[in-house]
Amino acid sequence: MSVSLREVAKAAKVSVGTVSNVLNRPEVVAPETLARVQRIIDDLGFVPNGFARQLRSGNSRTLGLIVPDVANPFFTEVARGVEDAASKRDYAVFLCNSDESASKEDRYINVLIQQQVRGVLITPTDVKSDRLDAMRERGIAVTLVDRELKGRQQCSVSVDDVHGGQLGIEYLTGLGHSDIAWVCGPDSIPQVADRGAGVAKAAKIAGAKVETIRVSLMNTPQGEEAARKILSFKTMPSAIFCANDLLALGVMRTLRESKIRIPEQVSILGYDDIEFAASAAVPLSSISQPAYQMGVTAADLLLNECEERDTHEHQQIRFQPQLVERASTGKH
Amino acid sequence: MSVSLREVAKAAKVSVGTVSNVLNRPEVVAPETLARVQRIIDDLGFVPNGFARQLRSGNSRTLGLIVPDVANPFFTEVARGVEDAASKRDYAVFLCNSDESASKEDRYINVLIQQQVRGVLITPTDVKSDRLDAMRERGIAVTLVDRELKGRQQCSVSVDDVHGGQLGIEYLTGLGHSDIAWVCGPDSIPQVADRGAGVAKAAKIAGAKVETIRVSLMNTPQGEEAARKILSFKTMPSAIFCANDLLALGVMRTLRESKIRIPEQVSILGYDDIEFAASAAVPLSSISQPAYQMGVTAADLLLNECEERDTHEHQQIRFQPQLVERASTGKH
DNA sequence: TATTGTTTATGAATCGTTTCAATTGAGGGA
DNA sequence: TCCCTCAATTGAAACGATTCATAAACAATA
Repeated sequence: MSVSLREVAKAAKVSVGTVSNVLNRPEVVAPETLARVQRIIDDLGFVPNGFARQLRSGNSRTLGLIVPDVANPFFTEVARGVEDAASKRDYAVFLCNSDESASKEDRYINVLIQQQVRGVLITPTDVKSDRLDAMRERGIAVTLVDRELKGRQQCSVSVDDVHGGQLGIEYLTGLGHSDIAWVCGPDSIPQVADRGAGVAKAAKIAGAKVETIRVSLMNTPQGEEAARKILSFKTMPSAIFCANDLLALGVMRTLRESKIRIPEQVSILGYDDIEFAASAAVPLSSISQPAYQMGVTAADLLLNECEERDTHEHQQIRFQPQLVERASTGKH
Repeated sequence: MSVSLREVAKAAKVSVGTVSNVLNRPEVVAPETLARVQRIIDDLGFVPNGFARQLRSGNSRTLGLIVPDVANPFFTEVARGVEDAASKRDYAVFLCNSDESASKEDRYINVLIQQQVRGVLITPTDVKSDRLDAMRERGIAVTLVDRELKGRQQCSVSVDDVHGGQLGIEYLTGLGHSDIAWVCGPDSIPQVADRGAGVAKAAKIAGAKVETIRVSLMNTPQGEEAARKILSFKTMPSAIFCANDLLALGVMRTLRESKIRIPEQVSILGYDDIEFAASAAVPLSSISQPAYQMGVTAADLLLNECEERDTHEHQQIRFQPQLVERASTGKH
């Protein structure tokens, strides 16, 4: 079916070793031999069998990236960063969607081990990390994305989520809001827990009341669900802080259907600052994270670990979130 | 580093062949041997090396999916469909982003060949198909997504783009618009060409004037760019039809910044009906395509071709687009 | 007892590369 | 002419699995 190196060697009347050298160490091959073999390779349309190659050499040029939700623009933005950084260094990226499910995550980790990826970038769905250790034991480098695990010897790129939560509440209380709803997913998601901790901390300092509305997934339909819950309250909060923009867009959609004016009656603050936040019905104020930059940084860290294993030093890089003020939030 | 089958064999005091049988044909192994070997496999944390496995057996359980833009929710929706269908049949998916660039596409095709994927789902950036033929010659099944190539022996899942273009113009002229702007990317993108053909056809029938504004990429910033061009016209069109929703959202954003009222002054119609269309500043009317369903269907076709190569018959499945009416379009 | 069949286990060959020790041959110096 | 170097090339071993022809052990039948 496929042309093998052996066939190329025969056609070029050289040994397999020479063809291999043409591919991997062209400098040791005589120029004219090089040219001749190159031509035959092109003529025959030979593409080396990656499996065989890496079975022998022991390492591939592929990375895995496991995200909890590909449909979330925040993560596609991270993915773009990872991909750009990786392809610059001639690596390809396996993009996997864990869908916030630990079992899907496990399944993909297994696939990636089988595919013998060189390294894995992951936003783990929960704290248990034996799966990650299993990869490391196999010599697969692991870098955490949008997540930091303290006291661990590994690289990570994260954003200060506690600070992000604080930032949001400080901003809202600064606008005069003292009755705030915090819409978020389950606490098992570390980002949610951290942002929630920041929210609680800042609320305590400011003396504001914060009601937590917890939904199962962090997407738009669940945001609509949350909004319906809020609409059923005896007294509506004057501001809603959502743990990500998809939730916020869902909340906004449902509130607007109920003719609630934003921000006059309710302020809405999102998190992530995805591209669509600015195009929303009411342009969404949000806590911004440098998604693309995080992807690039994480990939660079990971590749550094892969390629300079001995001199590599684990780093925890932490970005700071920023408030982006738009029309969905106002004074109370 | 990693535990090999040979080590398992030694620990279990059986031959490598037996361990292999435990993995692949457990029914031929005596129950107690099976149990013993299984336990050792678990104890040692053995995961078979996928490369070696497939080097020998000749086929992997991975697919490739090449999309022109991962940041476009239409394609992430397709990707979700592909992934769900694939994981149901225990395949993993390599998601690749060609970024609308033929060279990146080529590079990824090469990577996928190297990784020896079983099949590839692709939305090719342009018509030249020798790369696709190259894959087929290597025994890699190829299915076209959101794209149909007539007179070719291959599977495809597409939407009737000519009809979609017509549908949009018929709807707009039906609302009384006779001066319409058609905002689109380069004609080298087949979807653009087809939708444009439908637009031209319907405009001719209805006797409407259509001005084409062409941009280089089909994303939000380019939509803003297009809107600036339109704002510089002597006479503004009364309706703008965009070749996808990202363009439409960009157009909408810029027009609103210029205090143009939508749909009173200008109607805007998008294409794809991505999830955010409904949450837009003015909820966006759009031509809807069954993205998730397309992904599922495409993956099923491809896997059918992979697994039943001899009985497989190529199919061209074509979905019909539908108009979704929201607030961004109105009578003229 | 001899023959045949059935079940289970074996281990060498194989897939397509890379690697590396060994070989070849050309050129230079004595 | 002989010896030495050095660059270029060779070819066999190895990577870790699967496959398959064969063997071993035992039971059933003639």
